[in-house]
Amino acid sequence: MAKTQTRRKDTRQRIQDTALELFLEHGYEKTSLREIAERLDVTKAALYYHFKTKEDIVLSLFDRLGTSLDELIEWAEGESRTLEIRRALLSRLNGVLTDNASLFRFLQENQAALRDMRPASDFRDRMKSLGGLMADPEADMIGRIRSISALFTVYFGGFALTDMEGTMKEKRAALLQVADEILTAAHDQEPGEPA
Amino acid sequence: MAKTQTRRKDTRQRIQDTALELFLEHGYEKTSLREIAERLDVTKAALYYHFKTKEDIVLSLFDRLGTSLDELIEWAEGESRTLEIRRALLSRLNGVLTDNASLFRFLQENQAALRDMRPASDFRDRMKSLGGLMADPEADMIGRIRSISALFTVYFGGFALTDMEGTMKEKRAALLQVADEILTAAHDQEPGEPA
Amino acid sequence: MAKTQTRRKDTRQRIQDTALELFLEHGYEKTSLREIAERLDVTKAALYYHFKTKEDIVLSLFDRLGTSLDELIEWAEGESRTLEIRRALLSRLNGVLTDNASLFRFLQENQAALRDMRPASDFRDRMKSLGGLMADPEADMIGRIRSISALFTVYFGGFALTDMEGTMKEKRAALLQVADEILTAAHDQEPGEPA
Amino acid sequence: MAKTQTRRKDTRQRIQDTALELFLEHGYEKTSLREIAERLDVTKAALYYHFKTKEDIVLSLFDRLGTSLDELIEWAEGESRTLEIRRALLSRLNGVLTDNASLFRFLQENQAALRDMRPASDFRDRMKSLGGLMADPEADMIGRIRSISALFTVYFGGFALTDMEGTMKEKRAALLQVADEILTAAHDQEPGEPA
DNA sequence: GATGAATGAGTGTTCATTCAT
DNA sequence: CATGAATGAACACTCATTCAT
Repeated sequence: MAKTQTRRKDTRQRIQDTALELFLEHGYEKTSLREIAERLDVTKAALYYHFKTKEDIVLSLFDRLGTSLDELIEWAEGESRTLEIRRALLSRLNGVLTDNASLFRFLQENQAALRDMRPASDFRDRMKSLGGLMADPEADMIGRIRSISALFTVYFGGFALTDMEGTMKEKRAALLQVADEILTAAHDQEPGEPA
Repeated sequence: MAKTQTRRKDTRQRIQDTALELFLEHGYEKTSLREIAERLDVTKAALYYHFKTKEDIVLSLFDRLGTSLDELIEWAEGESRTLEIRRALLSRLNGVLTDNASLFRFLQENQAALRDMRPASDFRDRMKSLGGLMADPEADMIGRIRSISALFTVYFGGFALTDMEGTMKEKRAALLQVADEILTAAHDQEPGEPA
Repeated sequence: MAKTQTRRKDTRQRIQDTALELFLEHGYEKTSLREIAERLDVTKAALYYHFKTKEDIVLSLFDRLGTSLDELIEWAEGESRTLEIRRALLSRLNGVLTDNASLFRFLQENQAALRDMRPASDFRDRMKSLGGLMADPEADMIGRIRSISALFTVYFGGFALTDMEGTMKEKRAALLQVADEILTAAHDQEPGEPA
Repeated sequence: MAKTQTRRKDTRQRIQDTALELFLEHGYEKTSLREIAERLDVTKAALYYHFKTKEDIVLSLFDRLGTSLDELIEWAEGESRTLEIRRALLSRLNGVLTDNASLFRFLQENQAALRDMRPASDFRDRMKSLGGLMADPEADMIGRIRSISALFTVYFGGFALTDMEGTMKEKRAALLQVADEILTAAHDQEPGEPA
């Protein structure tokens, strides 16, 4: 006979899931703790047993993601900034984005609300790092913009492709290919000269 | 006879300016009408004389912008979808973005908060229209993604370039050039074949 | 025909009165804003129109009292510290205590709750000043304690006499007389020598 | 065989000590059980193993003190109300106050919070009894106030003398001497006649 | 054009307390 | 002896909004 689980073991995880779910549905500010609690069929006070504040729930959501990005940056910093490496970097970033798609969407759609919270500023720093690692250190403005554009293609592309036909896998692959073209152009041509 | 009104300019306009200012500082949800009123040194009730609701202030902010985008779309729909036209479309879009930079930033940073309001959904529709106008109707997935990528380079580039050296004008021009390259690549190559 | 006063003019004053009333009945911490609002038949939000915080209500209660004590201290500092003056000081203090009896009781009974608030610390400072003004600057320990004892007789006596028979006026006069004796003893005797 | 318990002393006792400590630091109402538990490095639930309620902790603190006061009263009731006895009564009260100084301070600073609890009302009754035992049954109002004043000198003096120079022992002795003077004055003079 | 006074519905948060394990 | 998980009731406070003047 299965446990009639009066006391759940995984409440913390369930709170995180439901919170993200609702944050995506209505936005961070418009999602109240009452709402989260009701959907979980627990009391608000139970949320406070597991998390110190509402903000704390958000912080916890970003814990794993932060680590993934840091590892990516750390890896890239250890490599020389060749075209190959930059391609690989984009590809890996693509992987992280795919794995944490909803978290990125949450971040993207709630920038103002999250601005003063750690995850947001950390994320800005990390994206800046990645931007730096993508760009040829000797590149001119056009060159640097190409790198950023490639990065953005991978990053924001994910949001835009939701209602294009095809599987996510295909679309992600296509994004990566276009980003790759942009980068490659930067190498084939005299820097800064239009084709 | 000149207006004898000592009244400080146009109060309605001042409310709009201050509201946008604060929305950008703290985000839409975290900006209260009390705050707006205090910064303007009027009472909250005065705001209600000029605008029916808080949401109404936002709507009014987007009035002009909506028209600009509609005109742009209307123009593009009247033209054939050649490379020239698409280049021109990007260039004009760039102009609109430059003229309404802070409004776009507000929209971008408060997507979740504005989601259920007219400006946001209208904007989504318009961007979708522009996306459609950019893409060769017979293009394959890669081709369509190239068009979108060019569009995104112009659109999101604006946000990313704030702390790159150079004048805004130079940077905007460079963005446009890169976007142009992406588009052109789509024409120079066998569609879908990497460079 | 009398105004059916839908909008009251004196709400601020009414809030202060009711708040003090309830603070005395149940103590500061156990009195909720809901309770105050209900007794006044207004909403909690109305309280917040008139006072920034719950603490602010308390602060406002002590405004007048603070001034009275400061004036008393200022007066005493301008005089030489003779027996006559000290007697007069006690008498005037007695007056202030009588006029603000309930406020003093509130302070006395809620010391812990008010400890971190301005009125309480200001009050401590003022009582210390009065203590200093009562004591002969050259007095020994016994002498200084006599002065303090006289002060306390007047101060705390008020609380203790509530259920002794006689009118408040008589009792207050008697307190003052005993305080006077204590002070006088300090002058009749060799300082520090028991009678 | 000695107790093998490694358990840190008596947990019940430690709870009492920590509770009183915190009650004095922040006041009764502002001290939460969470705070007490944290300072003791146990869980809140552990407190409930030792005490039925928060109030119960307070009650337990006053257990010993109540007995001491009752013994004092009982002794005094068995004696005739001579000056000698009253002097001795003050002296013994002084002893009890000294031994339980922090408990008295707690009571004094949290009157409103404790008002509806047994210790507070019991304490009021006992002080009233002591007041009665101090006063000459045939004394007039002035006479009775003198007795009370002597009592208060001993009682409240303790709180006021914290920041006077000298050892606590000296100061307590001086307080007692002044209280004695006040009492004696009541005997030397024609009752009710100023010196 | 604008204000002073107020409301109703909500918010995040804290607390003393309970109880199965 | 003690804990982990949870609750129900409350709390101070804020907000967008209304309306008579």
